[in-house]
Amino acid sequence: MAEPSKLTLASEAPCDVEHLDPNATEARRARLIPAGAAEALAETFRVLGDPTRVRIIEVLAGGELCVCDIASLVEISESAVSHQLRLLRNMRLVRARRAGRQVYYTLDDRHILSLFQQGLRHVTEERR
Amino acid sequence: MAEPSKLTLASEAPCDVEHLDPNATEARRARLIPAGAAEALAETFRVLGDPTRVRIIEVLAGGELCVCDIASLVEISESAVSHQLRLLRNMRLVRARRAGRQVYYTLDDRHILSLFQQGLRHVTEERR
DNA sequence: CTGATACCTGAGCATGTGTTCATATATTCA
DNA sequence: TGAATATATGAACACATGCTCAGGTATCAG
Repeated sequence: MAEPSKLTLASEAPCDVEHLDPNATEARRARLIPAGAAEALAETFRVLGDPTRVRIIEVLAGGELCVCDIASLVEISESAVSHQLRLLRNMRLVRARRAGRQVYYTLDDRHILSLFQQGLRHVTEERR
Repeated sequence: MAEPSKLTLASEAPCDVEHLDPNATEARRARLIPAGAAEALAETFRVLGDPTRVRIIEVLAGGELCVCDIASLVEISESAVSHQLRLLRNMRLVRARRAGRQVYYTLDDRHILSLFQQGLRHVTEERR
């Protein structure tokens, strides 16, 4: 059966020319992060890769808020907020608590907040 | 001409019910990160929000590499790598150096690498 | 020059994403 | 119960994204 992909780079043989080090690429192959880790890492960053979600996380960093307050602060429709909150909920980044008619959301992942803060430092530092 | 958006939530008045603190939302409005910062932050994270780019950054973390080596290590076509490298170049995350026929790429942003590493710690820690 | 190698780039395409709109569910109050 | 409020959800749409494919540029060898 034919291969599904034409990527023949499987074993080695990158270019025909000698590189920095003949077997440097081979040595690097061993030091790659485990399979799936790159995907998980990308997925984590992807959550923060949207301005609306960034803002939601930002306002929630100040503490618990109900949906309409989030919508008001982020200046986006409540429906859009609700959709994003579901995404964040499914990824276990926020937690919901019902209190009467409102539902209050809280950050539920200390990792995301520190990533957020470090990213913020870098962004504000860069545009000096 | 009419407003493009029907978002009337401009001033305040989130819900009709009293919140945790009557003027808490108003107080939070002042502490929001500057306009545009959320966008810049999201854009930064968005770059890391793709497995291919994560892998490219990963292999480049080990030092300078030519395009075909990157393609070989990341196991993706050279064309796809080239496209991603252009993106990373435009965002000033990598730098290119021509040496004969090959072009060697290096990481050109200390921020992205530390974000990458912190994200990696969190991901590997989470799936213990 | 010609050919070969290494990389770049535009077009096209399939897939993913974020929003709106309409509607559904849940809770409270009268 | 019925109306009003707060949130959730599905469908649809516009748009972005990442890849492949087919060429294009740049460099070097002969």
